[in-house]
Amino acid sequence: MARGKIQIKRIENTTNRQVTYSKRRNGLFKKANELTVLCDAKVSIIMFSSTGKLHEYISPSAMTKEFFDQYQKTVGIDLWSSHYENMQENLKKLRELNRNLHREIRQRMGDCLNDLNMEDLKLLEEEMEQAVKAVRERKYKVISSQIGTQRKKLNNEKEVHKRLLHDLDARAEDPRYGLIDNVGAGEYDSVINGFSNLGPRIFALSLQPSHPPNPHTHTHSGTGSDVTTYPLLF
Amino acid sequence: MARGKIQIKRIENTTNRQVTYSKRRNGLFKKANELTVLCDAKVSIIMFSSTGKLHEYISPSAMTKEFFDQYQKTVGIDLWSSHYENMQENLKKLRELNRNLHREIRQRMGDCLNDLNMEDLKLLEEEMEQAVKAVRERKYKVISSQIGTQRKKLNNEKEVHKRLLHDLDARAEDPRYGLIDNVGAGEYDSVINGFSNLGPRIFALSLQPSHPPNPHTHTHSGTGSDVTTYPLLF
DNA sequence: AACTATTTATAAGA
DNA sequence: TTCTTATAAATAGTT
Repeated sequence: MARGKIQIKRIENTTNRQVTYSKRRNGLFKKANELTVLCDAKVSIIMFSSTGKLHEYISPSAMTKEFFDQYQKTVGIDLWSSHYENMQENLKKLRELNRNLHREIRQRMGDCLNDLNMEDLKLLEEEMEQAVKAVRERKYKVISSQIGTQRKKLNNEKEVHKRLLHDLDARAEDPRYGLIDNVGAGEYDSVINGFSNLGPRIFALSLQPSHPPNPHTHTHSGTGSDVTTYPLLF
Repeated sequence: MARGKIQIKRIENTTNRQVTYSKRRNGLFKKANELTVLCDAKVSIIMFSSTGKLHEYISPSAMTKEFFDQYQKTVGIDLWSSHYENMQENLKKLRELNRNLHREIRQRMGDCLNDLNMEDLKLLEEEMEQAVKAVRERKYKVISSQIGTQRKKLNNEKEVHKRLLHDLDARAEDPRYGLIDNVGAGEYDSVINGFSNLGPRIFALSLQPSHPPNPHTHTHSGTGSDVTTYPLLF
């Protein structure tokens, strides 16, 4: 606007563009400030240069948060306030739900029963007895399944054992292996027998600690204490 | 800036102020647009007049939402975004917590036991048996307390009854009431006797439906179905 | 909203 | 970046 008129179109020379950006930015902010003072208005200017640098002007009378609030209130189509309120609503519901779930668990653990009347108590007792029954059944099912697996394993081992013995006998009759066979057979047999004797005991022990299916679940790690160690958000 | 210099201070004349606001607003927006085009910048201007009217300029390259995102990202001190992220974090935690609580309840109800291994099942069974015991104890406590209350009530009634009879006898001996006394006494006595006979039966019936303490709790309304009717937010 | 005298903004150069 | 300055643009007061 001086020393020659210019076309309003992108300045291609980078340096020139940045200089102009700087100058005009100051001009814009000055005008904005004048407007603020003269007309008692609230003005917010936020701008990014082509290089991504941020500059802003906020009129003294417009603190950012309330300004945005007023903006959203006026525009109606809140930028995210609907989202925000949704979230808050969700949070509230979840908290309430959590409270209830938590109380229910406690009741099912035998605590906090004072809030329940006779009818509730009766229902709860019936339900829990049903549930205990279900748990017990499930337990037996798991046990019997594990027993079945173990039995199969055992049979398999026996089969292998038998075959090995058979092979050994065959080799014993073969004169090529005659010399060392007796020693070897004796050693092997004692090992097998030792194993066979330990078999049932190993089986009995391994019932408890080994459960290959579902290694990822650890809900009931310590006498139900996991319930109380949940961070209480309500 | 024309036809005389002006002081940059609030224009007191309302009409003048609004005219100036309008003119200068257009000027500002025009400058902003020029800046946008010339310097390839993103500009957002939001302003409220002294009368509360909103006007805004958003440069074509700056859509509002992403613009704010960039703004918040650059400023660092997010106006709300920290709060927002907090909320999201909270929501996530609550959802996770809810999932766990929900699963635990289902397990305590005898469902979803497939995820549990033997050890878990054993612990759960023990816990639940303890809990059932607690529930049962609580139930008996409530029952006996109700029985006690009823017994007191009954004794009270008997006391009243006795006193009334006594009064009646006294009146019967009083010649002033002689004429109607016998009739009255007979009627009253039959009523009392009728009541006394009904007494135990009423007591037995009223055990179930009446429980004045804690009328606000209705956790177990229908065989535990309340658990599944919770809105599932996860 | 249009006019215009004047002020202000600023492009180009330093 | 800042200063200078010729000149374009904005606008206060008026119509």
